[in-house]
Amino acid sequence: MLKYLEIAKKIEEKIQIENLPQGAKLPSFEELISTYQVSKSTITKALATLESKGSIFQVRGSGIFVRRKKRKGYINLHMQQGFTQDTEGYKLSSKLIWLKIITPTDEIASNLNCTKEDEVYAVKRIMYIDGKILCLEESFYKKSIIPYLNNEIVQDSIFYYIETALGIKASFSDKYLHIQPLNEDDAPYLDLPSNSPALHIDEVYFLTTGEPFNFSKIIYHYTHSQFFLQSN
Amino acid sequence: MLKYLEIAKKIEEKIQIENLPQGAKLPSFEELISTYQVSKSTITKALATLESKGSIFQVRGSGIFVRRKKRKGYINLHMQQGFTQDTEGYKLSSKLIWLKIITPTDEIASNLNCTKEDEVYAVKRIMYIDGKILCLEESFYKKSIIPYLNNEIVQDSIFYYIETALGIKASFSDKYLHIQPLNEDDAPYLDLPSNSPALHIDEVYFLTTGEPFNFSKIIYHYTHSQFFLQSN
DNA sequence: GAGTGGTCTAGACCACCCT
DNA sequence: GGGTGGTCTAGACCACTCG
Repeated sequence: MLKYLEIAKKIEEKIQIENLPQGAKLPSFEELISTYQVSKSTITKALATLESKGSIFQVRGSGIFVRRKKRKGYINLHMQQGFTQDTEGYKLSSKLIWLKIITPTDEIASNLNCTKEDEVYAVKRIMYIDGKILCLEESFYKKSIIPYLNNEIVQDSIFYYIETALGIKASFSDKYLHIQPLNEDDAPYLDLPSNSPALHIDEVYFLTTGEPFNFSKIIYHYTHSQFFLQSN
Repeated sequence: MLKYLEIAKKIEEKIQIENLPQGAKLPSFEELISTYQVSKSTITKALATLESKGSIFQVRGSGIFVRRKKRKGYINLHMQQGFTQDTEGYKLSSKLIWLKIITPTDEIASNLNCTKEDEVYAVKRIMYIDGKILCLEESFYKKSIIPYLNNEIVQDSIFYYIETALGIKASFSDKYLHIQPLNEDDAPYLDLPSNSPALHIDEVYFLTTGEPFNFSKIIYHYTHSQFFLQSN
């Protein structure tokens, strides 16, 4: 494992284990260098990683400090799709509505940057968080990249399967948010009256090569979902 | 100005001016080093900056490539509050509803991490984007940090005033999103029927020292606002 | 195997905070 | 002025892609 990630992980664990509060001062660069026996740049990189994750903040001339999220029960908007990460103590599960192979609509073809002749896997699922309905997800995977899916795989985390079984990793993503009342088709899936408010998120995931392989349209249950986002 | 920011800016301008498409290949490290006459680490840092902004993506063993946002008319969720940045060609303006000094409610005190004896400026505004109602904003500033505000300042970008006149810069922020139907009090301000769907964002802005100085409750007009977010 | 990005080092020097 | 984080360098070596 890379040194800087190793160190980042250790510092994060220290914060977790010692339950350090917001604003707690962490060891200085010099101390970290001698603790971990690495160069200053490696420490710099480890801390930059933690800073961009929102775990710490650095103040020039002063020190390195713990940054904590104030509110509980909010879903990190940066979190990768699916339920790979249940770090926050959520229990995520899903119910499959259907899985099929289709030829893409214009919308899908445009987002996956493919032609209407390419085949795509289409998955529709209801996702649950701690047993409550979280969202309705319609997700499309390029078959040329993800050659095989079945009901069993799709019941669990699709991204986990893709990464472990296929060795394919999402490298970056675009997310588009808008608000819209629930229509009559979708409302029953979320067990809400139609015209309830709903957050719609379109997501596109890309390979390291910049090729999109997944496009998802997700509709969130408005009373069971809330989100947070930390910026620098 | 810092070298790595200078270089990042130049590369971004090059993308803009030459209107390079998604996936266009940029010069290699070696070329960039000789073009800008700096060390490899400086190039690395410049590119890391651009990558985290979503302007490029890097592929090991292959090259550096342009990343473009596909959809237009979406507001960057990472964008700092207010209308400091109208880079995307939006025209932003505001109408003041009131400006006053208050003692904080529990909610405000908790988010600003202050006591109920501390005074805060409270500003309520309607924000417009290209002449259409964008959102209703209620914003609270610690008077101990922002000692003076008046109607004129508040009509424009408050953050711009704070930065230029006071030399105070926001260093990081927390944002909390949830969906809720509009209540009867807020609906008229957005010129929408009550119970319309609405995105509510609570924002807290921090100084470099980690002290919060601003807390805002923002309610977005659901047909006039949509957002995007790029992750890595 | 050539080309290209990523990690890591050791050390110089700068910018800022605090007392 | 002492302590602390931030920038920058020159160079070694590693990991990945692609023809």
